Amino acid sequence: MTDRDTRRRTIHDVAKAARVSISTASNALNGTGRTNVETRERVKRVAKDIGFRPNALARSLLTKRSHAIGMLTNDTYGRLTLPMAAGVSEVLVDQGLSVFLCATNNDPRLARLHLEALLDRQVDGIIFTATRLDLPPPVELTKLPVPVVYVFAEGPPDSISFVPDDIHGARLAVEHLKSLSRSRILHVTGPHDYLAVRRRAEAYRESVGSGAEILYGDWSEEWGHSAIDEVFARKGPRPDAIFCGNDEIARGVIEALRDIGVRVPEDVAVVGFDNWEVISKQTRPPLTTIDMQLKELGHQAGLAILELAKGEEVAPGTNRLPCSLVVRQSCGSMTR
Amino acid sequence: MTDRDTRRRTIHDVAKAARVSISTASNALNGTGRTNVETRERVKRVAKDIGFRPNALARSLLTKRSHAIGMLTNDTYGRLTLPMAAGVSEVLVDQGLSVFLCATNNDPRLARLHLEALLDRQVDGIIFTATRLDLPPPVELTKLPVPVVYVFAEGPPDSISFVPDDIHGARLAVEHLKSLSRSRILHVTGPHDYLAVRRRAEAYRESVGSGAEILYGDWSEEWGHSAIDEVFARKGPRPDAIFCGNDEIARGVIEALRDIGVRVPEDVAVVGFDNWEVISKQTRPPLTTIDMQLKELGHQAGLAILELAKGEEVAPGTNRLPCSLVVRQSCGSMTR
DNA sequence: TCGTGATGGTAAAAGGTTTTATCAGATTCT
DNA sequence: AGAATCTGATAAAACCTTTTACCATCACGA
Repeated sequence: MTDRDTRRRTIHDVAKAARVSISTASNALNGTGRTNVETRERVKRVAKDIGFRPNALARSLLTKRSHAIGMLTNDTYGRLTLPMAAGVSEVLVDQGLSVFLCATNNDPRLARLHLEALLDRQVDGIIFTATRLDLPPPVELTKLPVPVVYVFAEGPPDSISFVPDDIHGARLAVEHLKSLSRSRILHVTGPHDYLAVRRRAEAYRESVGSGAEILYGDWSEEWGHSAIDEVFARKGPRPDAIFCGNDEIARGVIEALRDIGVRVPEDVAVVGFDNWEVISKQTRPPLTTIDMQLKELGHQAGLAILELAKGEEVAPGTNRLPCSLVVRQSCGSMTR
Repeated sequence: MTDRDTRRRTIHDVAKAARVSISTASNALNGTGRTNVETRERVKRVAKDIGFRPNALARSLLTKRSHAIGMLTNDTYGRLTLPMAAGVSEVLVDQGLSVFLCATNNDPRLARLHLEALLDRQVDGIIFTATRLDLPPPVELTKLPVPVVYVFAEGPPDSISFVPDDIHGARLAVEHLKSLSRSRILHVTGPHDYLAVRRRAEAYRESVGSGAEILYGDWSEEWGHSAIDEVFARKGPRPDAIFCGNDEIARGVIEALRDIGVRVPEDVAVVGFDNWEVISKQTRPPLTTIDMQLKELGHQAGLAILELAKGEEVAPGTNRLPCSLVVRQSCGSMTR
């Protein structure tokens, strides 16, 4: 019993088994050149029979397209990066593109290391994603020999980026509250130095008009608690609705309200931001919130990089994708 | 002004610029073969000057090592997969290995697609990760031409896998509670059909001895609530400690206890499982919980696949990594 | 009969690197 | 002096595929 050859089958093997030349085998398999239909079928059948799969490395070396892209991410895979990565991968896998995931931890050394590895591997493009819009990448990404797309991050002028439309999201939240006849709407949000915070705050202010009040803090439940404690301790009119900068704050707000005996949604309606389901589905009552459509963001970025990799043009600029309102029970029914 | 060549520099360019043959250039850069120290330095300097970086595709094609591995994951990037992926990537990047991330969504078609792409790319190894231990991979992974390592998943006999030591984790939790003089310890956990649930339950039962009581449910806060409602509604002795199957259940438990006026940790101590910080840090009081060391799991898997990729042996079997206890405030002080 | 055009196939080059075998020259040994 | 050894460098093969240019063969019309 001879030990059978465990080597991967090459196109040589196909050619030999089908009694044709290597070039004919290649042509037949790829449908290029001129091949008789009969030989073409024979070659294909043989290839399948012996389990031939082309070596992607050799192919890429020649065609100068690696069919791989790199995804450079800023954080240790937060809740933001992952849905986006899933979205990217989802649209690319059927096109035969694979994704290198590179977590930089915002460390320039690591970022450079990853970037060089990606370029050495001749990736067809790079997607850079961050956890906030206004941080520069930890490594120089302009003047690269491959196209770059920014997601949840803004690149230099004339670059291609995809970000959620914070203004639209904030407006969505406020309009929803207004449509439920809430008139004294408070905004409890995150740190003022976040661009997204300022954008949302601005949209909120415009939409609410007079009587707008914004409390800046951090992204924690804790801050939601203390904001409520402060607001409900003072004299004067009280809000009948609160638009929160993210779901964690919203959760803190809801709990603080319950602690002081204010009913949600009867007395105060609450809207969150993020639709981070581990939080938004588990608050009592479940949280009505704004979804930034992160996966869709990933889809679009994937499609863009696909076009660019093919050598086609993509219009530069910042694409702001609409958010969506996820209605649960923290605002009461639409029909009250 | 002549438009300068934008092509990537090849070793040909280095050889020409340093006035040596290609082989000498290669030898000098890699420290192989016999080269005069002087020419070696010259070649290296020239290479750096003109910005030469070897084409990884060409190199891999020849050496049959792609320095890339695939990570096949079961879910749409849950909280479990990501820390592990970060751990894997962390130990590999400095070794020059890159990671393809493939989310299969537990869809066999997608899994096969990804797997074939990985093999075509000649990856040096594959890491399979799941979200629970007792689900078979969505695609056949035995008899692959590359080594496979399982993380948070158990492969077939004689495969190499890394999983958290649930028994150790559960024991850690119970021992902690016992050391704080808690004597009536209840276990509120997830669905009985999870292997991990049964393992932890068994360890809990052994450690507690007589008086053990286990309530199975699902993984939600909701279930935590209703478990408490049930237990505290009935007659008889009440628990002075609760060991929860995960942090979400623990959060539900803590809130339910507060709702009915039972103090945590004074009256009842609570321990969670997972150390999912968005929950465990934000409960009131912050949750003492078991950390499964997911990143460390990733580290170990990365190291294992690295060895295997080098062609070295790794002892087969299931490696159970110890968990760690993260003490916060839901059990009271050690020194009470 | 000869040229023309289509058809089906092939040899060889190319892609960028590593590695093996070989070679020329200098040095040492007998 | 001649042989043996050592040193430093190189040509060429190899990895596996795609693609270009070319070569037979055959049919057809002039």
